[in-house]
Amino acid sequence: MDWKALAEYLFPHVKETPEEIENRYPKRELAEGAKVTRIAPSPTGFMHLGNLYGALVDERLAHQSGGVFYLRIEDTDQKRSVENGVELIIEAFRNFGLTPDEGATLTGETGEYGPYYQSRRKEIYHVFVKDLMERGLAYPCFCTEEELGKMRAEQEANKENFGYYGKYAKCRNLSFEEIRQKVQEGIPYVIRFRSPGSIEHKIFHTDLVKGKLELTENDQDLVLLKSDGIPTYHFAHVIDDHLMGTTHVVRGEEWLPSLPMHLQLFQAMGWKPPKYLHTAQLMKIDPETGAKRKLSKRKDPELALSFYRQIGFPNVSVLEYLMTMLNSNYEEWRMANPNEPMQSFPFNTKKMGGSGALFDMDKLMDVSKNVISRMSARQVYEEVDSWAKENDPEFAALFSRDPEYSQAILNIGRGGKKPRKDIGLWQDVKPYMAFFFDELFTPDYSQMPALDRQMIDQILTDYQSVYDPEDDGTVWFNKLKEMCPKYRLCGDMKAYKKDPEDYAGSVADLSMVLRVAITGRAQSPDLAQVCALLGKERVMRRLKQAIERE
RNA sequence: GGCCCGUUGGUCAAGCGGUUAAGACAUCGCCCUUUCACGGCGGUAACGGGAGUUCGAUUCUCCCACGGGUCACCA
Repeated sequence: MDWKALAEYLFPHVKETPEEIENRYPKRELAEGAKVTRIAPSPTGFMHLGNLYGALVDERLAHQSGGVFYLRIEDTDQKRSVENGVELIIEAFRNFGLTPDEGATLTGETGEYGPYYQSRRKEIYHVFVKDLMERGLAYPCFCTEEELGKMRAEQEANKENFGYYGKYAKCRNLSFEEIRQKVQEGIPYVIRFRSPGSIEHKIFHTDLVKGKLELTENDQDLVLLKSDGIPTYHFAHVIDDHLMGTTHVVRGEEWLPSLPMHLQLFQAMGWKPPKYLHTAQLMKIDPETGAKRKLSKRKDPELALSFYRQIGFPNVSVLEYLMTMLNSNYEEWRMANPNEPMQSFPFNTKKMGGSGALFDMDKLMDVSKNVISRMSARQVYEEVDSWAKENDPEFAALFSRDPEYSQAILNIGRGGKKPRKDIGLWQDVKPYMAFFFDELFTPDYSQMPALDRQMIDQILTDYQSVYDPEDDGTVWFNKLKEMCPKYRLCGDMKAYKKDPEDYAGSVADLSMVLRVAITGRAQSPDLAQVCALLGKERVMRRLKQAIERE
């Protein structure tokens, strides 16, 4: 077989040589140890937690080492591509502060190693395919989907390995004449790699996450170019990551089975493969079957990044949670460095776990409450404001009507050593502070303590003449204590607990009466501060309103 | 079915031949406390099974079981 002639016959339009292409992609000039990583998503319409998980590793690896973090769009599958897919990708990463240094952008691309869209690199792939073919390492395959299906059924029946290899690789040894004939008949074909491997051989490889691996050599004649001339992921990965100078490839462990294939391709090309980090999968318990399984795009809406945004998790919370999964010592570091930016954490691939982790919403919530408790009232205000504008415009209007008022509310119990942790989601803010707004004040008087109605009303009446908005917390509470004897309530909790029978109740009941009247519910932040914010007029009105209750 | 990865409490996880087997979340109890939210203290709770190597295995090797992934002209 004259491979050179065949290559020329099938790729007459390819004039460039591999050397010429390589010269267009010079070695990057980076400091020793600098890592080049990339995120290479497909524009399928939405970004999910898995993308972010990997991207976080990519970004940290690159920027922690003074390297480059770039974005390449893997749009080789036009069937699954979505109109504004690229914008969604770029926006999602930007929201999370993972901005690539080069690659695809909203307006085009930046960087010297492009094009960064695989769909724009067709000519490049063809040069290398032609080269492989000239060396007898690639050949056209005319098998139809139907034939392949039949083959698979036969393999299943014979309990043989599936796939296109050995004796099943029917097109492997077609003669030039046969090929020419089929091409002239207009039969579509793909270009396959002629695998020199055998499953009798083992290969050894060290993965940065999984460690030492013993894998079976690849013997599959994988498709390099689809019938439309566009490369498969496998081929594009090898060509692109070589030319673009990627030093570290971070991807999910579902890619592990195709690693031998990729390694074989790198070898055939005469290139040094990058380091690989095959990250563990994010899992969940399937609510229907009760089984642990990989998080799925289709079945699990909580996987979409937009889901977290919608219910109002701060991006930082999601990032911090992912980081705790990525590096288990992150939590420890965070406790020791509560105010450091996440970027100061010494991220280490050695600390990455090798097994799949269940996604834990409770844990995320806890992380988020801590994240938010560390923010200033002003920060929280701004985040809530922008979240609410998008997701709850009605509340947004109330919330932003008086920014100082809202911030003062958010400031209750904020800061200090033991800050309140009421908010984990921006969604939580509305129920938390609703009673501060007359429009949302829907009192539940059934929460009143078990005292006589008459007594409760008396307390509410009396308090109106006692209340002074100028009182500070201590004075405020002392006044409540002083009121107690009149109703046979005990002003001293310790004394009350000793002999509860001697009293009708305690100052706790009295303050609960006021709390329910003023906030409309049994739980609230510090009542004195609440009253101070509500203002005298509103407090008085609510006290009266409570007396008039049904 | 073949190939591959994994298996420490409910969850995430330290551990890398000798430990009372960390810590976090969740859960339970107590304390603090005018409610709640914090905070403090404490409890329940784990090395999948079997061989082997070793004076000694959670840690090393093998087998099995279970879980997961993968076997496309999708990535």
